[in-house]
Amino acid sequence: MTDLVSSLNPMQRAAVELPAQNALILAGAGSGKTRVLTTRIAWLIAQGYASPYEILAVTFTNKAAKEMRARLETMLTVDISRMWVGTFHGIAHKFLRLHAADAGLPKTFQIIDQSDQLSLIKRLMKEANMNAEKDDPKVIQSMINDLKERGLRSSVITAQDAPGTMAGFYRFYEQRCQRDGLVDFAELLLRSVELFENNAIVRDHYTERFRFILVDEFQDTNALQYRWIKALANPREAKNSVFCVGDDDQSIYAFRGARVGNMQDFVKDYGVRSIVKLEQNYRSTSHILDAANAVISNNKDRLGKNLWTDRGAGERIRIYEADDDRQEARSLTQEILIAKRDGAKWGDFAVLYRNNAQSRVIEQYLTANSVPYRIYGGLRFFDRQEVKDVTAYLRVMVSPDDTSVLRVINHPPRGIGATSVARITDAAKERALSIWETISDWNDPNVTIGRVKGFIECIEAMREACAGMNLAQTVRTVVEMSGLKAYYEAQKDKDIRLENLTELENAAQGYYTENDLEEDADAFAVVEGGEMSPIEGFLAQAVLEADDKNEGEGLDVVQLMTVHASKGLEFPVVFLCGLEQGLFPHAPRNGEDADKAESEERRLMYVAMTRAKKKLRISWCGQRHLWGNIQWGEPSMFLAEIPEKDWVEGRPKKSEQPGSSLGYRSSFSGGYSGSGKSFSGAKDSSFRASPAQSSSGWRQGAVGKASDYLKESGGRSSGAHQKKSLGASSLWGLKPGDRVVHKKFGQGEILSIANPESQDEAQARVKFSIGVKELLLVFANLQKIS
DNA sequence: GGCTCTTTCGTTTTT
DNA sequence: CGAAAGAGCC
Repeated sequence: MTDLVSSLNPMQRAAVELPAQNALILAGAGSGKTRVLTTRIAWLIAQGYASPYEILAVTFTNKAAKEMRARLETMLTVDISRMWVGTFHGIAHKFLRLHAADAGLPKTFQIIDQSDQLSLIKRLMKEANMNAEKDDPKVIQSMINDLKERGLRSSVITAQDAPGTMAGFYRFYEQRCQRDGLVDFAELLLRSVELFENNAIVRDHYTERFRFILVDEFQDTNALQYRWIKALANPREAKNSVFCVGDDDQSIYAFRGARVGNMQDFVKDYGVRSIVKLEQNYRSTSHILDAANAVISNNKDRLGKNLWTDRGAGERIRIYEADDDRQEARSLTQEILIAKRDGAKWGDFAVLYRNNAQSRVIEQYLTANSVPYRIYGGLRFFDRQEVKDVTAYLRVMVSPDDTSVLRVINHPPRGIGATSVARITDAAKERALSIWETISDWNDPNVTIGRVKGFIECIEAMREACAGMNLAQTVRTVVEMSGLKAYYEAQKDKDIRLENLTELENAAQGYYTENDLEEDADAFAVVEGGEMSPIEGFLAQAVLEADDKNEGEGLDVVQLMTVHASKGLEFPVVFLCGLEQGLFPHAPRNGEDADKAESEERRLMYVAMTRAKKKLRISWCGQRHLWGNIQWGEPSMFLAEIPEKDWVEGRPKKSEQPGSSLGYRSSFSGGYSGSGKSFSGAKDSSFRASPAQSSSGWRQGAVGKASDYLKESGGRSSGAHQKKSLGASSLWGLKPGDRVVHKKFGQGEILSIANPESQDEAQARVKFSIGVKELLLVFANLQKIS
């Protein structure tokens, strides 16, 4: 199987061919990390060192797990369909399903996601007469999750771990989850750790089985996940080889519990002798890499890595100071349009920003100029109301927990109003029963008994009807019998709702097919091996694999996302926006360790920069619209950390000669005439936030009107040299009040023209029947009509 | 039960 | 400023 490794570089090959021992692979951005991980597995199998049965591969996201499996399938002829490749949570879930009784869980336990957990907490807080004003449910939620991540049960916490009413509430929450068979994300991990720690037979079985454990994105593991690994692979027993791949420089999730320190701990705890560094980068050109290396070198306590490439210097990074966020948006829109005109694809571009709010202005400009784009992250399919409704019904059918019952008891409306529900919950509390138990034995004359009975009968009828049905049929039946279909048909937004319900049926069909269930499989029947009925499996998948983010991944559209969301992706051209002190790096909260926060922000910067393959454009704004005000910003400290040799100032240079054909590359290659490199002075103090400033790094100012702004000529970095000898009227011939025709938007009227004297920046506000659009005249191709 | 008004809050987020 | 959640009203 030499062909498996022959195309690897020496370090990759060294990693893949390590003997069976604990190892840490430091894999830099774009260094072929996934390739090494999958080739390692394939190599172990091909060499006969391991059978697929003996391998456990753990990732963070479902996407990574899927990709790994897909790649393995192309590399190997052995059947790996039963190999354990999955996320921490997915695999923990599998353990718990297989050993529910040993883990102290009911067979039909259900997983709840973050938002389910939050609404449960809110409801329990009401039940415990806690006021949401004094105790923020979100704070309580994160405290509970934090305690679980530290492995602490309510029975063992101290007053310091849980101040005030916290300890009591945590206990209440635990009890209620236990009673209703609910398992939150942290619980999946903690339960399986406890299962292994308390049950030697189960633990030994898996410890001996999984001789090779491989962990991806190790820098993102939290304390509990590390403990989980240790529970499976005890370093003292040394029965397993743990192969961890990660990059401490790309650890950007400390805020949600990730512990980079796990990498050093792993080396120590597992006596790791083999640390392999993958530093050859196959993604970016060297100006980009050198700059990223230089920035990250300002962090302390790194394991130490320096990316290099043999792909040549490439183009310098361009750093652009925009007057404000609108100009930033306009500028990148313009560059995209010009590049597209010159042959680039929409999909070549990614726009990255620190926070989601920044996307708005950018979207406005892209939309106004008909640039197709897609925003990563947003409402996920299984988070949609109508989809949650159906899954709640399915849950009630399988195991009627309070949350699900309360969600659907009067939805669609069946005359069980707030008052009745309050009586029911009160009675349940009084009798210490679940809602379902309470209503199953209901005798309060103040609540219309027929309606409650009707609900129970509806659920029972659905159970009966679905017995013997497969999953997709079951979903369809539930959608109809619950009344959800009729209900949503009557809604004004029925099209999307019904479409989503159909989509859910398709998902059920897909699950059914994917899991190769027999044609006549009953959705309620337990599936051999998985110990889960198709419904339970489907529900678990809905919670654990809710990401439909890869949907539309291959689309040829501009990609907009936060820097966090960009991790692991790459793009030919990257626009990195909003490099202002206080925004990126984000100003630390008070109470937060400022140095730690800065280091994490710098890693985030490193991640952002290393997404770019060929062109990296960084911009910052002197002014930014924030919460209805204008804020003055200063350039991010990270800009001053980029070596002078690797960047150039400026933004897309307009065509010098109107009408000449513009090579994409040549049109942007230079800086601006007469503009010196102002960042060369940034290394001392001039670009750092001044001490007098507020901690956020922002100063507030008066509100300005955008329309005023747009009328100004190009802004300082474009400046005087943009002035053409031709006046506005002779350049475009258009003025406010003119009637024009646009290819897509039809007839319209010019409201105003911004930058009329500029060839490339002249922009018209035009009122079309579909609304007002801002169009760059170079591209809009407006035809004047009389 | 659903609409509208008011209040609140504002970093990043997978499972 | 604008989204979202909660309260209050019909």
